[in-house]
Amino acid sequence: MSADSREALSGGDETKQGAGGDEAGGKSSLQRGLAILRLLASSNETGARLTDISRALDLTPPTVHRLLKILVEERMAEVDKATKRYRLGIDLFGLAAQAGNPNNLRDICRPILLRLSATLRDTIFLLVRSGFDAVCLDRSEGPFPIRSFTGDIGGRVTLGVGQGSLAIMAFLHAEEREEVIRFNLPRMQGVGIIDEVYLRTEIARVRDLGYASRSTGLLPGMSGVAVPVLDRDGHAVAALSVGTISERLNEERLPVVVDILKRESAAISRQLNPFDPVLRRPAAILGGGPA
Amino acid sequence: MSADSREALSGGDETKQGAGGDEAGGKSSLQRGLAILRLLASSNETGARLTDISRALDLTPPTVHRLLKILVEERMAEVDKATKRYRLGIDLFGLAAQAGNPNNLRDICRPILLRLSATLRDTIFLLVRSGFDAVCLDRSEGPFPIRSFTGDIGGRVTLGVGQGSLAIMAFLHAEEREEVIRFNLPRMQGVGIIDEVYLRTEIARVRDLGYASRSTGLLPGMSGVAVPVLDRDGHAVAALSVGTISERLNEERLPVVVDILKRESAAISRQLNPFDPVLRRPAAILGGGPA
DNA sequence: CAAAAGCTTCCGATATGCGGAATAGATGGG
DNA sequence: CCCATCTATTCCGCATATCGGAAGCTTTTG
Repeated sequence: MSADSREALSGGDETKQGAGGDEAGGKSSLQRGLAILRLLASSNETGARLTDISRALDLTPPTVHRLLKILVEERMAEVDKATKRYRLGIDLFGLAAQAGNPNNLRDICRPILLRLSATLRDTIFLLVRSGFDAVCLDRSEGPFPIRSFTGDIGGRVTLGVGQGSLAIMAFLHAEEREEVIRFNLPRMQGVGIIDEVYLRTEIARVRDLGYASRSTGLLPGMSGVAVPVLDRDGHAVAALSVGTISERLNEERLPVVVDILKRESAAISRQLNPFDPVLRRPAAILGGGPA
Repeated sequence: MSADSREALSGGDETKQGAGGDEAGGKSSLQRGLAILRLLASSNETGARLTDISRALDLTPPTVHRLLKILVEERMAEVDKATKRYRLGIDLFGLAAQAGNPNNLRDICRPILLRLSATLRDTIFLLVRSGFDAVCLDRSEGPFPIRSFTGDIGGRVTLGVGQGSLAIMAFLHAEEREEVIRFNLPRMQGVGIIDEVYLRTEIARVRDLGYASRSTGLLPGMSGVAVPVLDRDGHAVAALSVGTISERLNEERLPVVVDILKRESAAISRQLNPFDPVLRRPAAILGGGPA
């Protein structure tokens, strides 16, 4: 299953090197350390041993050893003393909990995702733009028994591939959209729309309808609908997306789903950039710690 | 409100330096880079400028600049071009989403936390042990209007301070517990139980009752109840904890709350370490990406 | 029990990261 | 409008932290 995921989500690592492969990015120890963290993230089910890392990143064992030692001290990584396997450490939680893109988008959307997944019974994704990719910021799985397990939190898709990213692209600033199209067209080899004219037509259509829905043919039998989440200027800050089997998005049900998505998206927009930028979280009265 | 949080949660940085202060930890650039990330996490509401970081960590601007450049390239940090303020980057999501302590504890507990916060109407915390501290792995806020805003995800408390960590301590291996007591007693200056004999009595009591509940006097008017989450061997892997105002944990309601917590804790235990270690997540059938 | 593979420590050479100083840019006040 | 001040960025020589080979030590494998 992991293989499928990788394929659909474009690896996640090959940002610039393209053909190169799996070198440990740059040469600074900070970069190397982060590369190790990334590797640990990708092998988290099982954990990774020192030599695994050493080989995968093309670093000598002593180097990896020293970096890991630091990472463990800093609690960014952990060792299972018994198996000598390394995994990600607990302090990453503390960081990621604060790493909201525009403010607390994720927190704001969390209850809405839950509502949506309960109502629509399918898995809901929250995507945001990051450079020339869309990133899965959060997701909530619905009870429907056939579920999509690609699109892990943190996973990246090339902007333009998939309904969610189309929804985002359609509501970018015009110049930004041009930039993205220029940059991404060459990257969309095999997946997504590779014909520029067709891509522009699609984007116009999405912009017109206010939602994106079409089987991109990524995986036969699966379809998706997505609506943008707009800021006050009408530009996309994110997208809400549903992925499910095509049968569940037929002519009858699709308009209903779109309608619900649009309503929730509007609810999110209303909470974004509130007029008072200070009190973004609900009013705190008193604190007691984890009791 | 941030000040309160810091006070109650023991800063989060002063691991060994004690009196030292806010130096950027060790001297490796990896450590410095991570220190920057930590700083960004703590100032995420507003973001931090280069000189802020420079001053706070006692690093020269060029150094900070170079490190930040790397972090931004690696998407661990982001710059708001307009305000020149730095915040945490989106790739931390990808890391943290995988950084589950024992496997997917957090994912497993998420729905349970939600249920609990809805049922009990108060904020529920999920705590795990990390070294000599307890760490807030997740939390779910209940609708009750007086809420606790300390205990951010990723926040740390000295093991022994608060009901959640007592619940964990009471169900550790005996040797480990001794080690924790030895190490933590000196750290519990002013907060928590500073008398060893009393601490041991309390722990025994918690072990006996199967839950911890007593106002530690951390914040007047606030109380908490916590139950351990046990693994197959009966040792604590985590704790579920409710924090609320003391009135809501009176003699009448307390047993009810404890009962509910215990039931949910047992439900979690059942899902931990399943006999088949492979299929930890619910069965995936097909993937479609974020559609 | 021997052999192999993995982990850890040591240490010298060198590349890497550091910070002072100078430049460029932004901000605000006179 | 221009100057003063603060901040961000670039440059460069020095020093040091980092690297990796080699060797000891531990664990796994056959």
